[in-house]
Amino acid sequence: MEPIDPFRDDTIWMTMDPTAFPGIHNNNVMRTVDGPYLRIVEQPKQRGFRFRYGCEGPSHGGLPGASSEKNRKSYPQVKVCNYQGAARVVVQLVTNTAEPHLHAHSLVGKQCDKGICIVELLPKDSSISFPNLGILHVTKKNVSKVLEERMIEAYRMGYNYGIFINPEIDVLQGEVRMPRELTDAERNLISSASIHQSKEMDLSVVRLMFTAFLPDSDGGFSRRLEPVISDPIFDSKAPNASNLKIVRMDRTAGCVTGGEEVYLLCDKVQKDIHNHDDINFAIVFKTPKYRDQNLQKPISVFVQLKRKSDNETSEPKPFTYHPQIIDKEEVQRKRQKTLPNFQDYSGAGGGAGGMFRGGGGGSLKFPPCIKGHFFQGYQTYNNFGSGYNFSSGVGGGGTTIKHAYQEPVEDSDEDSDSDTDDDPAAGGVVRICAQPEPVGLGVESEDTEPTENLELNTTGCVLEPHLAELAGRQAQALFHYAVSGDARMLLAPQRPLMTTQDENGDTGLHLGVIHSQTDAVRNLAQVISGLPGEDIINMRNDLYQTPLHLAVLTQQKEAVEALLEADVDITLTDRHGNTALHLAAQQKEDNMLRLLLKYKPVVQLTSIPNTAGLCPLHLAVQANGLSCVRALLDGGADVDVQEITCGHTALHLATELGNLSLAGCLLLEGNAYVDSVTYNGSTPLHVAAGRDSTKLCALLMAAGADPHKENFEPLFFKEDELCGTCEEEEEEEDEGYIPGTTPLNMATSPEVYDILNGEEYQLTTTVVPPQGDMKSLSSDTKQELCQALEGQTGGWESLAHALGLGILTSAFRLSTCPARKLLDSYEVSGGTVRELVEGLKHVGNSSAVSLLQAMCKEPEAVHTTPQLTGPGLCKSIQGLTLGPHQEESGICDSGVETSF
DNA sequence: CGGGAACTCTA
DNA sequence: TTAGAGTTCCC
Repeated sequence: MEPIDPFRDDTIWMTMDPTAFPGIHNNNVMRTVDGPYLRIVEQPKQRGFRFRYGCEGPSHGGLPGASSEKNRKSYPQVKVCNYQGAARVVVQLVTNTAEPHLHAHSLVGKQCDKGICIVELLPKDSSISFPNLGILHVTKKNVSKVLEERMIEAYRMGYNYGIFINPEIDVLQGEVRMPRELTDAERNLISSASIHQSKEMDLSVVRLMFTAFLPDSDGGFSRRLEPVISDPIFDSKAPNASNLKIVRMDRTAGCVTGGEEVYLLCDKVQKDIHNHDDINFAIVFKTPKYRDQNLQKPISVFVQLKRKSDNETSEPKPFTYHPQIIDKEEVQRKRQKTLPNFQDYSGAGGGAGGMFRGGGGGSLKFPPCIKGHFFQGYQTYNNFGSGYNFSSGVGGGGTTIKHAYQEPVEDSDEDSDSDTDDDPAAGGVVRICAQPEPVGLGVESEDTEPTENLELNTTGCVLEPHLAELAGRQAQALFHYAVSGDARMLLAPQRPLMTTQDENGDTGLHLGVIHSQTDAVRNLAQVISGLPGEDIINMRNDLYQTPLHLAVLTQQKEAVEALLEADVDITLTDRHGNTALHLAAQQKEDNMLRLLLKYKPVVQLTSIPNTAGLCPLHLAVQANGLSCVRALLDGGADVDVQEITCGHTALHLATELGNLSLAGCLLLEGNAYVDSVTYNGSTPLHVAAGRDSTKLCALLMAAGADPHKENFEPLFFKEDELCGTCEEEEEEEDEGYIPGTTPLNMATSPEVYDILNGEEYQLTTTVVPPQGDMKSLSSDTKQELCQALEGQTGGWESLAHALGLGILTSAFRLSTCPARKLLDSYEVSGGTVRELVEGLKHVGNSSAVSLLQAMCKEPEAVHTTPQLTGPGLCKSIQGLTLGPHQEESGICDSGVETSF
């Protein structure tokens, strides 16, 4: 016995549930492998092949193999295993049904006749490929006629094994030496079978059935092997040939109030373009209002594409509706709330802990109110209705409940959709989801009935009022315990109480944090972390906030520490997908961030995106938090991490925001990769050039950015009718090659253009006139000053400190002439001779002092143009020139050339 | 080959 | 009757 070949298609299928894979027929069961058997070596390509009508004539190319490629074509192929010798292989088209039937379509091509293909396998070969199979599409009115002929022929020739015609016919599957003649009874059976089967036949899909016949002792091919059936082949011309698939959504969460635009990128697996089996469609729609505007906690729903014609649906993608409350306000509100009197409720028992809120478990009334339009390439389609419906359902109790959906709205022209899309609630397009009325609930099974009843409750909430109050009081009672005494002693046995949540889902621990009761928090955290079982310390409130989130939001260092010590789960996210680290990254101060980052495991969170696709570093950049950016970089965050939606790095974002200091910080301190690319192939320099920012361009160029880097935006269109004049430029390009756009292409102003061409950016002349008068010193004087400084041990270093440039000493030290470097930096930073003299006096370098006083008689006279630079630039350049914490130094000017 | 016009069917 | 979906045919 040979070992079983794990790659045999039929051995693998053994483990599958055939009902779960409708395309797989139970023929494909494992068989013993010691005799000869037929095996499909290469499956046919399932999509992208078009069935042809007779009137279209022959020669439209053969059915390709699954792995066929443009330059390396392959074809369906079968192999007779465990056998050497001649064989005959018969290929028939069968239906894609559990019980395969003969298909009315015909196989056409080289060795095809009467709709089937018969090939002789030469004794020297063991496998055989079918390079020229066409599928002839029977016309609808001929289906039963053709099918009947096909059945008769199959029966005559003994090729009716494995295809189900009629039980009485099917038993007559013997080996056939000579074509069988049919009795009238048999003809009648076949006739009615063909009429019956033709009614059910799906003309847009077929499978290939291969049957091999080995020669018997008389040389006739009568030893039939078990047939094998291929994967289904879908007619690419059939209107429903496309796969519905949501490839990407630009957002996966939104507010219950709806009206937020969502872009869906959809696969349409139908055509074969450049070896990719897909075309991307974009569908834009606005989220409908959720039926319950008072939603208390996030609820998960699903987005899916649904095609009206055949009810085909895509895989559902999750989407989260969250309540419309702002965190800060919420905390504020809770703080203001008066606390109940503990004594009143202390005896209220603790049995009923847990979640009372049950609205989320039910099904969803998702108003059928989607409208939108398609893009494909540059065309806009408004015939939303002709293609897809948008639908949604929600998982509840293990079943997905789908809804009946309103007919899609169709716009009369593409300009009108802005009016109609705008405000669902206000006139015009009212049918966009204004009604709380559930429409056509497709609730099928009886077990959803209780949920149904609950849903009739207009608040969507199954919480019984008095129970809610009770729960709230328990949580607060616990909080009181914790505040007023040593919770460790009191609370250990009170486990149910600990899990109790108030009407906002807050536990006692949440409340402790909200009310800044650090000791209570510490006590509770200690108790709770000591308890086995339930994860009380990580319990989320209705906003999905853990106590840690609240502690970070309210900037309570001690509470955060206490919680971290109690080993909370730092990976938990709030309803926006933010971990506590994300929240800390958005704060003005970096202390929360640094505190969190001290805990090693937290560092891993730095590359986790929230639901908006942003990592902590991106959030810090967006919040213009230089100190937070530094904290993250110091903490080991990946400076080049990309956000999810477009692939921007922090440097892209900083550039986009025009934030020179952040960009400088990322480059200089974070050592960010200057030419990182977005999904679009754009570098930060593309962004800077696009927004016409001289400073950012100069910065990025100085950091080594490539001004010739092409992104994926075509620079022009080939048949450019819009612009007849600009063709000659790229005339000599290769056929079909369209270059991408470079930063240089994007430059609009001459300044930016020059900078990108490598011209020095003259900060001092164009933007930052020197404040100081160091320029008045001759180079000889400077030279002598340097010598005076070098002569004194530690001279220049002390001076650097005296001049507020101490932070740069280590950088200067790298230079061959640190003193010179110091003086240069001091000059460009706007230092004055007078202050230099003061500094020299301070460090006691009398020779240098006298030197300066001798050489420079009238320091006051040389006053420079005091057109001060804007504070933004000033600050940004600081970011470039100096290391962290230079804010204190008060230095404020350029020095760009020293930094790169 | 693939696009699409023309024709047919059906709700 | 008609629009849209599906089918067939033409280039």
